[in-house]
Amino acid sequence: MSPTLEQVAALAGVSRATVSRVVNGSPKVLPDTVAAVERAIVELGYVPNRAARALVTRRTDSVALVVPEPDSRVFSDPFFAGILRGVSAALAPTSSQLVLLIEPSAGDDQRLLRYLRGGHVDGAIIVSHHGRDNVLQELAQLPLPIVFSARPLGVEVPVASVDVDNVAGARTAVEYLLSKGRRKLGTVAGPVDMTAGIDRLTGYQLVMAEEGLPEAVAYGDFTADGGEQAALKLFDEHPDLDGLFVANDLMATAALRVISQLGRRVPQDVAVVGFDDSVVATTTTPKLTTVRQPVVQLGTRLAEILLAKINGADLTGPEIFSTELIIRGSA
Amino acid sequence: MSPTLEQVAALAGVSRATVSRVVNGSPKVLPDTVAAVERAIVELGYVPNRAARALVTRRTDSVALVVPEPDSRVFSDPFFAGILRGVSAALAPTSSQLVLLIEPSAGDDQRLLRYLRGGHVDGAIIVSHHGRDNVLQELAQLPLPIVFSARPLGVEVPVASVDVDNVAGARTAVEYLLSKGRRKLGTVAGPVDMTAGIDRLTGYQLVMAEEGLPEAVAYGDFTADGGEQAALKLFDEHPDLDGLFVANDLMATAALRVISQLGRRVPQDVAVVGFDDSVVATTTTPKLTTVRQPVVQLGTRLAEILLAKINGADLTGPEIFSTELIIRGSA
DNA sequence: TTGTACGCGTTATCAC
DNA sequence: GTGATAACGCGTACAA
Repeated sequence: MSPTLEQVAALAGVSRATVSRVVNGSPKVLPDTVAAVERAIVELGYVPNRAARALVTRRTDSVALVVPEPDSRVFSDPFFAGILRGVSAALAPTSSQLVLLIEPSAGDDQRLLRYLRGGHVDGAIIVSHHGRDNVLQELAQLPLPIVFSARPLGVEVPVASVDVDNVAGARTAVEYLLSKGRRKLGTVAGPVDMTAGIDRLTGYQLVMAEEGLPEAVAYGDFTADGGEQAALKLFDEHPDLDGLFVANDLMATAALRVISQLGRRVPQDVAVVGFDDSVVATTTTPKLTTVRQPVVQLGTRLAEILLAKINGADLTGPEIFSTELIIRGSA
Repeated sequence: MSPTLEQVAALAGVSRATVSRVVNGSPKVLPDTVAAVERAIVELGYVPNRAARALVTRRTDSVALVVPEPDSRVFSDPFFAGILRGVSAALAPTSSQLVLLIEPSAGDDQRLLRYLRGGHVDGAIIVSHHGRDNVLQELAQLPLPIVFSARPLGVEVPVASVDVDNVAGARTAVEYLLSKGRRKLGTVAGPVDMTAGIDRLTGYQLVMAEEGLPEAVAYGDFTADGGEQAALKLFDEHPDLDGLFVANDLMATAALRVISQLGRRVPQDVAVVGFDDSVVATTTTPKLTTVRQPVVQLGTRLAEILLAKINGADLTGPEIFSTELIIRGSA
């Protein structure tokens, strides 16, 4: 069994209370006493009992990363991986641990909400891309510090969130295509129940409207297969496209294949720009020109905001990061 | 503040002890009493306090997923994503939560070990691909239920582990190339400090030896860049290769590009087989023929074994899963 | 500055 | 079958 405060106190020749003060860095302990206690701590290999501490402080020193979608796609998503890295990096110097909460099956919302309400964690980061989930609204109203990655669709109450400027990112992509002299621009958009899908389409539409150019849109679901269907449909309806903005890299790889099967060359005949700058962006021929989002940074900020809220800060509203166009071979 | 056992007991007109029995499903409670208590629980929205419970039971109802490598690559690795899905699926019906432990920077081993020794979790799953880490040995000897994903290199004590049969998987790939009439086979191997790197190379070497064929090996580091270097070196030294086994998909995508830049066609001139069946396998042209490993299943089994060990089972030794060849366009 | 004593919410061991 | 009651390890008023 691991040693307790009591044993450390006995060895150091002081009381439990004093040891506790040393452990928690109280300023009013004599240097000599501190030294003695610390020696005892090292000698015994003392580690505070988290449960006992949590019981009295009502802090668990752990935060949750919630993925309220049974949709397994989230994991293979490089976005999620980046968020994870950022969050864990920000938490590292802290005493807080990261608890992963994944909704195993659709409709198991209550279990999740109960857990969060049960005081098992000090706060939660919600990583959800799909809107319309009525869970989001409930999550937002929990009496618990919460931060959303991406502004949650359909949630009316003010919440703290961190996101990338998808509209601006899409604009950059489309404007880049224009700068290359392309005028017949189409887009493979994402699902309209995700902010990323909506906003990136909006960015495209805004530029097209400003330029007085006609739109050409097909919808995919952010998967390779969906992207393929959408690209086929798009080129079927608009065979003369000379530029294409695809709402994410995975669909863009499919578009590349479709274009080549149609006997057209990238980027000579059709220039293609993706979004994400994920691993797949460099596995294609030619490599993808794409819009990079600072995912790790997003995760870091998410954790920082949450920790601040846990410590009483009153932060609400979105915090927006900008994107960067990464130019490779496809456009 | 959330309600306590005491309050539930008061409302139900019974004692704390009885409520506790109901909550924990003790068989010896009168049905009527159970009903009354359950009603009170629902009415109050009672949720057991984890800290208080952990304090007395000495069980935390949480297990750790440990990534003892500051190497950020792990996250973008589809392998990790699959493991995560499997583990969390297996944990879902349980009361156990998943705590993610990531070593923020090299050499911070002590912090990790202290945490694990501190009784904050009931057990741990170690996801480590690199060997040579002296942490692994220490982890293996912790007085805590532990399971390794992949047999830990350099660890002498017997441990529980779950892995895929990398040697057999590589054999399948190479034998498939042979069955296609290819005889000049090369391989882009992974790093020799990872079991996956070593074993996949071994599989290739075994088949070549059996067939009395000469080896052609170049080493990469499982990244696209590393794969490119290795492929260039390999074709420089062996320009006449007609078949290539690459130890992972990411490097295989780079090999595809190199081969095409060399003016040779895939699969007509050079047939290529990868390993992993990750997302990138379908983003290339042609799509990759590759060896799929059941990552989700691996994760599930990892969690199952850990839970069994926590409950007292004495499981040690490796558990091996088999792979499957997925035939696409590259071979 | 340090020690004493109580309470945090549960589970477990007794009696009844 | 059910109810007292003693731990579990720690933080913190309060007293000294």
